[in-house]
Amino acid sequence: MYRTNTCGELRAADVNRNVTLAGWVQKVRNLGAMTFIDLRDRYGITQIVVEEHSPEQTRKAAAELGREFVIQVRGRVIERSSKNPKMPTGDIEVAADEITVLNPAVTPPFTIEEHSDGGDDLRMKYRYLDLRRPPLLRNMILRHKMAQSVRRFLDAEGFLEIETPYLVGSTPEGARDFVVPSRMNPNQFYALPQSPQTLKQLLMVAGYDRYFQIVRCFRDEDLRADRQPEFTQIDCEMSFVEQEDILEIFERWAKYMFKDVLGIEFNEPFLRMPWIEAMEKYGSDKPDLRFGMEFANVTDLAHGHSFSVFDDAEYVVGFAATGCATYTRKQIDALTEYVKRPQVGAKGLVWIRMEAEGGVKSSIDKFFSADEVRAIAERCGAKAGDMVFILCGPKFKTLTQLCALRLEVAQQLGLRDPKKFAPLWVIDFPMFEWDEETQRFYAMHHPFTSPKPEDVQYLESDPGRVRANAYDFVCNGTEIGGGSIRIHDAKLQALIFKCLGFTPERAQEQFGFLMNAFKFGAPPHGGLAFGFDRLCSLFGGADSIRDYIAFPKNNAGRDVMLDAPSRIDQSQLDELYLSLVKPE
RNA sequence: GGUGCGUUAGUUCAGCUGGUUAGAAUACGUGCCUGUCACGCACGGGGUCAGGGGUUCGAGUCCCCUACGCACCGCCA
Repeated sequence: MYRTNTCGELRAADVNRNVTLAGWVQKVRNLGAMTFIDLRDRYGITQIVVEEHSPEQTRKAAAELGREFVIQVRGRVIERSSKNPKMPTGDIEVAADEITVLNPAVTPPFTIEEHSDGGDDLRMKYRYLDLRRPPLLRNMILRHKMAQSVRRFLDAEGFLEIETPYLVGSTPEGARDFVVPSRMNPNQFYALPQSPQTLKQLLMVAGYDRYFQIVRCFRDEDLRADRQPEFTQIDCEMSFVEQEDILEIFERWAKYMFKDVLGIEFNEPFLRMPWIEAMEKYGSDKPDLRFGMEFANVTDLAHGHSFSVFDDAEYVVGFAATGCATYTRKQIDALTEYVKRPQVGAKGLVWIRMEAEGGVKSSIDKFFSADEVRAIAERCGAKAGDMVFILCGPKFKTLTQLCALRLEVAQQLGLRDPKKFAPLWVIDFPMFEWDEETQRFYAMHHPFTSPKPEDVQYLESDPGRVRANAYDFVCNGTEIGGGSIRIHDAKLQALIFKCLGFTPERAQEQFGFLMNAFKFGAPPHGGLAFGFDRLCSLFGGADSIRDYIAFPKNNAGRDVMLDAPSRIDQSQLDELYLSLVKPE
C-alpha cells in the first residue's frame, strides 16, 4: 500500500496514528539537526519532520531530497510544538521513520507555488507542472463541479445525454472547418463539427425531445483569450417548445448553477433586452450590465450648430462617465488616443465636464451655448461631477466604438468586478447580417433559425428588417450561450436558403440530409448551447479560458507541450493520397 | 490579413542620451544552524543580451528583416 492517508486530511485527532503518506516534495527546510519537508498532493500539504534521533537511513534520505521528488513517508502523527494556523494540517506533523524515494525529479523550470515565477509560455510548455499549482488545480476542480452540476440539473429535467460523432461532413458556411482526410475514401474528407447543430436537430426528428451533451467543438479560426480552436459546449435541444419555454428552463438552470457552484442567489427574473435596445444603449449585443453608463442618442441636439463634425454625422451618441469630472486634460487625451487607435477607429472624442460646482465645460463650447451643452449632457443622464463622452459617425459603427470606450472607462473605474454577476437574455436578434465584402446577407445565427412569424412577410422585400427567434445568454459583457427556435417546415427552410443566396442544388448538397429528415415528421423544436469554458472562466473570475482547460493551445493554435501540429511521414501522406504544396 | 507591446542568468526582471569586466531577486550548488513553515547566515557556479543584417571608432541600447510570445482588430453562421 503506497499510502494510508492523503496530504490534506490529517488533523490533531490523528495524533499518535502510524501513517504512510506519498506525494511530491514541495520544500525542504534543513535546520541542521532537524529537517522539515512539505509533502504535497492534490489534497494539501503535510509537514514531515526528520530529527537527530531519527534513523540514520531516514536522515540520509532527507538530506538528498530535491523539489518535486516523489516520496513515500512512513511515520507517526505528532502534535507540533509550534503550530501553523495558515495550514489546514498546521496542528500536526508526521515524524518520519522511513523515507523512500519513489522517483527523483530534475529541478523544475519554475516554482510550483500559488504564484509561480514562470511566464505563460514556459508554464504552457510544462503544463503538467503548472497543473500541480493550486490555482490550476482549483480551476480543474471548479470545472469538474460545474460539469456535475450541469448533468444533475438536466438529468432531473428529463434530458438525455447523447453523444454525436466527431467525424462529420464539412459545411463551408460559418467558421472554417478542421478537416480530416479519409484513407478508405481517397480524396475525401471528414470535418470536425463546429457544433453538433444539425445532429441534435436530427435527434429531435428521432423523437428524443430533450437532449443535451457536454461536447467538444472545433473551429479553425484565429484565437483569443476567450477562444480556442477546440472548446466545449453544453449543447441542448428540445421539441414542442417555444422560445419562452427554453428561456424559462435555462434561466432556472443558470440560477441553479450560480447557487450550486457559487452560492449566489438570483431572485429576480433575468432582464430580457431586445437586440436593438442592447445596441442603442450599450453599443454591443453582449452588454456588460455590472454598471450603468447607458448611451443616449443626442443626434437631434447636436445637429444644426455649424459644428461640421456633428452636422456631417448620421448619429451622435454619448454617455455619462460617473464621477469623472475630475479627469485631467492628460486623462482625456489618453482616452482620445484610445478611441483613435485602429482597433477602435473613432476620429476624435468630444467631452463635456459637469463640474461639481455646477459649471459646464466642453470641447464644443465654441459651437454650443452653455445651456445647449448642458441639455446634451443631461440627455446622457449626467449629474454634477460626471464627464460626458460623445462620438459621432455612422450609427452602428459609432455605437460599437462608444462601447469600447465605455468598457475602458469602467475598467479604469474598477467597475468590472469579477465577483459581481449581471446576467441577461438578449432577444430579437436580426435574422440576417449584411456583408459588405461579398455583398450578400448571411444568417446572423445559422440558416436553421426561424424568423419571427410577424416578420416573415419582409423576408423577400426587406430581409434586413426580419427578426429571428434567437436569443443569447450574456453575462458581464461576455456571450455565454445562444440559441434559437429552428425551422421545421421544409418550405420556409427553402425560402430562407433562397434569401441567403443558396441555389436549391447547393442547399440540397450541403443540408439535404436535414431537409430530407424534415419530410418524415419533424416536431417544432429549438435549443441553445453554452460555452462551457467561458462559463467556467466567468464563475472563476478570470478573463482567459485557457486557465480552465487542462491542455490548451497557444495564440497560434499550437500545443507547445506536444509540439503540435507537426509534419507527418511521407508514408502517412501516401496512404492518404495527399501531397504537400510546399515540400521541404 | 492587420495593429500594439515584448524577447537580457534555470526563472522573473533592471540596464538612462550608444562608452571599461552586463546587474538584482529568486532558483541551483557547497558549508553552518534544534522548531522552521517566503527559515536564517556565509560562500560559489551560472549569460550566443532571440537569430540575421545595417549605422558607428564603439551596439544589450539606434535602424531593418526574420522567428517566437501575449493582447487586440478582421475572422469566429
